[in-house]
Amino acid sequence: VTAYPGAVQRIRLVDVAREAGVHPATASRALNPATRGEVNRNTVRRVAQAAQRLGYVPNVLARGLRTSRSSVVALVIPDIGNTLFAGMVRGAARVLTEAGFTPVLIDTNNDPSAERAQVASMRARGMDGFIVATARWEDPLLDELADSDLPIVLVNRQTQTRRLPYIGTDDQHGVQMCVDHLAALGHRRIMHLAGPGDTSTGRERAAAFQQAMRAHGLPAGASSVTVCAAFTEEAGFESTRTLLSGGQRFTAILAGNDLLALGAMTALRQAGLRCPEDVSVIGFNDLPFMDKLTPALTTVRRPMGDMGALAARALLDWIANPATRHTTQTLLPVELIVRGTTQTAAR
Amino acid sequence: VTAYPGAVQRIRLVDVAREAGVHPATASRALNPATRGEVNRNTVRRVAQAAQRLGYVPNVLARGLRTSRSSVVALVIPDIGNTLFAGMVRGAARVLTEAGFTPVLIDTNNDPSAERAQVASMRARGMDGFIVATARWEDPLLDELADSDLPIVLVNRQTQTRRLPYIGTDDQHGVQMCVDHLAALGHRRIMHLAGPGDTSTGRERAAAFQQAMRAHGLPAGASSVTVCAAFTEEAGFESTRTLLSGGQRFTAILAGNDLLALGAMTALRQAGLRCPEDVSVIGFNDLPFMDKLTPALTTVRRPMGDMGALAARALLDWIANPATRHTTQTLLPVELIVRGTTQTAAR
DNA sequence: TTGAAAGCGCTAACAA
DNA sequence: TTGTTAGCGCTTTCAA
Repeated sequence: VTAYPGAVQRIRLVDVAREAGVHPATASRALNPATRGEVNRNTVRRVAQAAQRLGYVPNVLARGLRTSRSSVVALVIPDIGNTLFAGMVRGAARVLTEAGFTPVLIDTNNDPSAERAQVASMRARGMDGFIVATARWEDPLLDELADSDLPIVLVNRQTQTRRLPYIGTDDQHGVQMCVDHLAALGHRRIMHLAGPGDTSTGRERAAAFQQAMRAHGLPAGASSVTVCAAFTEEAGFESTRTLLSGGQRFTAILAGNDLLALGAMTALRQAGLRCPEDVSVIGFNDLPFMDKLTPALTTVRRPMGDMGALAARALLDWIANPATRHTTQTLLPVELIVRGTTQTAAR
Repeated sequence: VTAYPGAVQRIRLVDVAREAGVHPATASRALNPATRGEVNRNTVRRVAQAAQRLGYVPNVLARGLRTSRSSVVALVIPDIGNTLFAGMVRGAARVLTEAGFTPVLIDTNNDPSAERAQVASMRARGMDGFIVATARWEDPLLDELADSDLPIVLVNRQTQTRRLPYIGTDDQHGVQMCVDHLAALGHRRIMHLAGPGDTSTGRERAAAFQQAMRAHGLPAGASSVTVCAAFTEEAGFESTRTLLSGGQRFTAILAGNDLLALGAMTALRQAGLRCPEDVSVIGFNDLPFMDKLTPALTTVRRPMGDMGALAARALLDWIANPATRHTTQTLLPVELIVRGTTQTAAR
């Protein structure tokens, strides 16, 4: 009855207990850091040695069934192919693994309905918590989940209701540095290509842009902000083309992210405008290879790996202390990386 | 219907059975597609309705403990931050999720010892199988695992022993197209920056290079192949600098991957050589943004998403049919993308 | 400090 | 076709 085909493991707690000459319950207590104190020091040592000698690895399924904890955490990502999120996943996975947790990957492909289905299925799998990078500004799913006491940490994107802990970056300061930089170069007519309005990153950068422009006494009306359909190159291209064909006059573009900036640069080139001589461009995120473009992209660097790592720590903290309220909002500092796409304003 | 407060789940199989007026075992059989045939059609319907009404979601841990199957698959990746692997993960995750499997992410950070520890821990978690992108040419861990009958599929990289199923790309053909292309442009002295010798991708592209060169009657001796320490920009930079300072004369570089190519281009620039006027350069993989460089990189495009998806299918096939032998080697076609870094040979 | 016993929720052999 | 029974391997009362 012991050996069933495809057995995951062979050494069980009973085996360790027998080897150490104790009852399985005692072995369990000796091996569990939380209950180790209740066991005689000598016994602990004997059990530990036996476990070591036999190469015992606990069956996490059995433990999970008993404790209703799985030590598994789900990472909900809109698109793992996007290097932005890949860096975040990396940081989170490292911290989780080191803490003995297993990171499960959910790639929602930017589809909210797929997301709902997958999150439900992950709940059934007994996830101990979720790290969510897909938050929308209005997000019914996350509002529901916030009502349960399931540990969830948002990363990169925030919801309007702010009911869950959030790890992001100080984008307002990032945007402000961009506007300061452009203003110092003599730019006055600056356009903002905003990310979509259903993301906090889109909305907050746009708001920060208008605020920073006003602080410089520069025009910050509705006509200076174009909301793009998505955070993609295509959207940046289309929006910029519309701007240009609408006869808008400007000497600089502050894009909501690097991809929008890339699209904008293509549109400018097609319109016969040079970057940075005719129009300066700034991106956001500093994706890999942005320094390799010609001209290299001026952009705001965000510590994606750190964000992921911090989100993982916040989640582990929640899991370890379920009783306390968890709603901390953490913003990491960003850095303006000045490269070749910005220069003194054309007159 | 979906919302169960707090706990991961509350409706158990017993509840469904009671609601349907049958024994739990019968409910189990009725709900399991594999055993449904043994149950009266009417009973099946009653049970299904009860399950639906109660919002029953099976406890996967309990099932896994009993069946020693978890429907979880581990993806072993050297570095999820590398877009190359991100694409692969994406393809695999999609297929696995659609099949009701959960993809767990293991980022080994290119560290074999970390890999061994993590794989062991994943085995304890009862993974149903592994998709491994970290294979080394000589890989004791994988040889061990090949002896167990744990389902494992290799992707992107192969081991020398070829004992496990493998999904890769036809890199030999890719390299041949590169050499053909360069030869047609009049290049005769072509250097190959090979990837590290402990990877199949490094070795096989190097071998293919020498073979293709000979087929063209071009020099293919040891001095025309430089083995780089890693698949990184830095390694490509260093190797190219060494080549140049060693007085090697060449008009083209075929790099083992895009990063090596990027490093090579930096070294050329620093040495006062222009690309492509003085030296043509070709990469491998066609990472995102390689088309945005100036000049844009000529490279070989590999269908990473398809590779991941195919690997997932092969693994699911193995899991579904454990008895049959699984050692299929599948190579997907590649495509030469000619851009700006290659042109007629300088004389 | 240790042992005995129960049971987490499920499935599979066996019996009816 | 359905029910009975017995665990999967672990943790955790409770008792000693």
